[in-house]
Order: sequence, then C-alpha cells, then structure tokens
Amino acid sequence: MENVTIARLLDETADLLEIDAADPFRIRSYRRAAEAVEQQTTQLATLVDEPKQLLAIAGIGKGMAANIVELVKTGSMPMREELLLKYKPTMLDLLKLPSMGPKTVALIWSALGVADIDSLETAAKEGKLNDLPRFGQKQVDKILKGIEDFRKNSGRYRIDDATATAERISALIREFPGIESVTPAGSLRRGKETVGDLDLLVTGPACETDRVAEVVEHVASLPLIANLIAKGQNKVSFNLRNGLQVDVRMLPRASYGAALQYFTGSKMHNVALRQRAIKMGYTLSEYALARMDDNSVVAAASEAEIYNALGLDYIAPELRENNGEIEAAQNHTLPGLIDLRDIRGDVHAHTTASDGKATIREMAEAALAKGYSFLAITDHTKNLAMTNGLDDARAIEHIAAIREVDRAMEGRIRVFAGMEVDILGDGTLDLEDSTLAQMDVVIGSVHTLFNQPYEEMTDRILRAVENPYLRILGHPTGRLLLAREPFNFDLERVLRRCAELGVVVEHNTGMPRLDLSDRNLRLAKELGCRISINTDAHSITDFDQMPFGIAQLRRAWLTPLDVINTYTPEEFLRALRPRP
DNA sequence: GCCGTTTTCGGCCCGACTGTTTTCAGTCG
Repeated sequence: MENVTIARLLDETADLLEIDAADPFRIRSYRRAAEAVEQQTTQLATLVDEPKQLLAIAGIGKGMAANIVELVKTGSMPMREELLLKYKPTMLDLLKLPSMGPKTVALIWSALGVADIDSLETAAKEGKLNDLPRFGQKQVDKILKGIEDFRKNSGRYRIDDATATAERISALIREFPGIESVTPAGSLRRGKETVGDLDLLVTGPACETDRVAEVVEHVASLPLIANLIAKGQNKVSFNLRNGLQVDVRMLPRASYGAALQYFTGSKMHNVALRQRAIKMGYTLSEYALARMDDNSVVAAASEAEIYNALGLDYIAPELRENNGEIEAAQNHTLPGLIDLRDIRGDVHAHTTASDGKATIREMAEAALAKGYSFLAITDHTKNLAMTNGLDDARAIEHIAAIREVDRAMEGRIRVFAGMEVDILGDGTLDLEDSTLAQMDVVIGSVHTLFNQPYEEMTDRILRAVENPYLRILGHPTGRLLLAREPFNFDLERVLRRCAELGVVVEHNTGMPRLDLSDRNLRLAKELGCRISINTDAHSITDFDQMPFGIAQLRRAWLTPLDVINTYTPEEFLRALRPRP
C-alpha cells in the first residue's frame, strides 16, 4: 500500500469521525497523521515490522502506528470498518459539496436517510430539505448549485494556468485607485504543482477601514465573475467560468505581513506557528502577532518581523508545510534554497531538426536572452518517427551544426551537443555508441511501451541507466506524456542506481505536467542523486516554464549545489558521468 | 489520538461569513 493511500484512508476516517461527532482533537490527530504520512519519502508499508520508525514521525504515536500497520496488512482498520457500517462511504462525497459539513451530512442522514449526491439532489428538488432545522430556500439552492458544479468540474488547477489567471485578475483589481499591490497567497505562493483555489491579498490606501467598502464593491462587480459566493466587509469570494474559486481579501498596510503569513499557510504550518506563539505569551492572527496580556502588537507589517519575533529565521513560502521547517528556522539550519536567478543553463531543448519550432541559433539566442551561460540541444531520435527523430547519420550532421552555432556565439553562451535518446523495450538506446560518444549530453527517455508490467519497466529503465553513454535520465516518471498515466515502476530503485553511477536525474518542467513531485525530488536528494531542471523547450517561449519547476525544487529543500544547472558550463560538464 | 522548557494528565489555533435559531451554529480557510 502506497503512502498516498494510507494518507487518504486516514483522512477519510477523520471525515467519518466528524460525521460521528467524535472528539474534535482526536479527529485532528487523524488529519495530522494523514498529512505526515503523505510527506514521507520512504514507503511506510516497508516499515510495518519496524514500528519504532513509524513512531519517529511527528504526529504518529502508538495508536496511529498500530492503525497504519493494520491498514497496510489488511487494507482497513477496525474503527474505520465500524464507522462504515454505521454510515455509508458515499457520504464522504457529500462533504465535498459547498456548505455541506459533517453536521449537515449527519443531519440529512438521520432525518432523511440521504447518503449520496443523487438522493440529496432528489430530496432537495422535492422540498424535503426545507423542513429540516437551519434549512431555508437559500441553503437548498446553494446545495443544488453545488451539485451542478461538482459534476461539471472537480479537481485542481495547474500552477501555470492559475498564475496566469491570478495575473489577469490582479490587473483588473489594480485599476481601482488607491490599490498598491495584489499578491497571490495560498498554495500558489507555496509553489504547489496544482492549486485548489486562488487567494489574492490586496492592499493600499484604499484598503484602510474607512474606504475598503468601495474596493469590495469594485471586486464584487468584476466582469469575469461567473458566480458570487460571498461578500463581506473585506472579503469577496467568487467562481470563474472554469469553476476555479477565487478569494480576494482587502487589508490595511499595517497588518499586511500578518495577513500574507496567515493566508499563505499551509494550515498545518500556521497551526504549529500559533502553538509556538502561545507558548511565548503571544497570540497570532491574520491581523497581528500580539501580546496575550495587553493585546499590544508585536509584529504585523511584514512576514519577516513576525517570524523573527517568534525566534525564527524567515521561512520561504515553499517550505511552509510543517515538515521540519520551524525547527530548522529555530536552529538557523534552513537551507539556502535554489532560486531562478541561480539557473545558468537549460540542457533539454528541441529544434526544427525534430519536433521543435525554432532553429539551433534561435534557441541559443533565446537562452542567451534569459541570461543563461549554457544550453544543450537535445532533439529526438529515430525511434520517435512521429517527431521526425534523427538516425545516426542525421545525428552526426546535427552535432556538427550545433558545434557550428556554438562557435558562432563566440563564448557569449556555450551550446552543447546532445540528443534525447529513446530507451527501447529491451533497455537499449536507439543510436550507436559511436554516435553517442560524440555528444556532451545524452538524455535517455522512455516514450513507448507503457503497458509493461512493473518489474519489466523497472528492469528496462535500469538497463538503460547502465549504458555508460547515458548521462541524464529524462523525465523519469514519464508524466510528461500527454494524457497518459505515469509509468509504474520502482522509482526508488532507479534513483538509487542513478546515484551510484553518477547519472543525473531530470526534473522536467515541460507542461502539461511537472515531472517529479517535490516528494520524489526530496527522495532523489536523500539518495544522493544529482538533479537537472529543464524545460524541454520546443519553442523559444518554452524557456518561460522554468519558474514553475523551480518552485518544486524549493519545496524539496534543494540548494544550488544539488542542481547542476546552477554550475558554470565547465563545472556542468565535469559534473556529468565521465564518458567511457 | 498526540504530546511534553507549566510532562504521563490536561491541554490541543483563530477569525470571518452565512443563513436563519432573534443570539448562534455550522462551514470554511
């Protein structure tokens, strides 16, 4: 059983306990445990015979460790089974509807026997809900609308789409006079791969208490609003046409730092921070860090002031997951995180020789314009016929052409010659060794034969890694490949072997999906892998995808030293596995 | 159910918004 599954089952148990009106603190420990399990890089299923290691995880005690062992061994646990007999698994879906919380789910179940979305819809349309306490027509309409939205779109939104949307909305909000800045908070600011909603914080003279009402009106009447959810004194919530929920909050400058801290989250990080505040005699809210005894403000205007007042170094948003960052901030051991400015090269790029849209020279100029010191051209090879992949003869000509451009750039940027070689079904590469020997960068990627069994896929990738000419393992989880599920193989074993052999592991930020999750990146670092971040550029604008991948590197606590794109061109070449 | 610089019991984060119960419970982040 995978960690994500264990986490989901624990979280669902927490939902069931809430419906059962159990002790809220007990419920919270199930949620905490679920979060903790999800963040682990080792698979807990391998630890069931060593419960001590489970107990070492913060938030997991004796009882929870026993629960996890039970889940891994039997697929469930006694309490969960009891709750599922008492209630219905479909009730968990109901919790996903807006304004449907555990109390309401329990109420409609006991009063009407409603346990799933379809019967809830029927009951609502037949007017049965209106007789229930705390139910009026507005509540019923809200639920019906919620069911409609739930069926239309449920899920999360990609970080690049959400960023673009946030920028569009911010521009509209800034049109109002007296607005200084609009900042995205929430999981977007934390750099998560996907976001569930958008949090925008607005400040400026117009957001002071006496004027804020006008700003609220301005935001609530933005033309792109599809559905207004709520409008308060300093908050507006709405849905866009694509279903994305946007929460906009207007805040006076004096408390902007506290608000930014608060709404950036994560929830678990904030809870831990507030516990710390209380121990120090403070109370932390979205308005300020204040003394508990006389309510006097200790810090509020900037995040750094708040963290410092709590005896902590400033914690970058990407680290705020209550995953050891608070302890590290206290001990001054936070890592010097990698930053977009550290990146000096991109070593996975395509040209018109295969399926790219620009020439070698155009790509080189674009990389130079990004401020890079090096670029590697890595077109597809012959096995990918649909991309016009190169065979050995064309590859050798292409290498010569790349060398020519490298000379023409006269040292302003180094252009390395490479190829994104296809890993075949038997684990061999689809170009001759003598051709591969002429390249600086050989990326090996799996593009075909998705349906191989787990063991065969693992063996296939391991065999490719053994090839002494392969220097970078390309998008190792295969998540790039459109509309396909990620490969199913033993990632940990592959990463271990890459570390042993000095094969660089790629974090490919080409969309539609980022390649390695922050958890897998953390695992790669723990196992001693060198990492390369690349946009897999097929056009000169694709280099712009770099920031979204950087966010994942930061979430994995990576420093410039961990990532070979931060090196000088010479250091970069030396960092690669030596050629035979 | 977890946890310990007020330790093995008694705590456990904070506030806004909504709808409808004329005083607040439930939901949400």
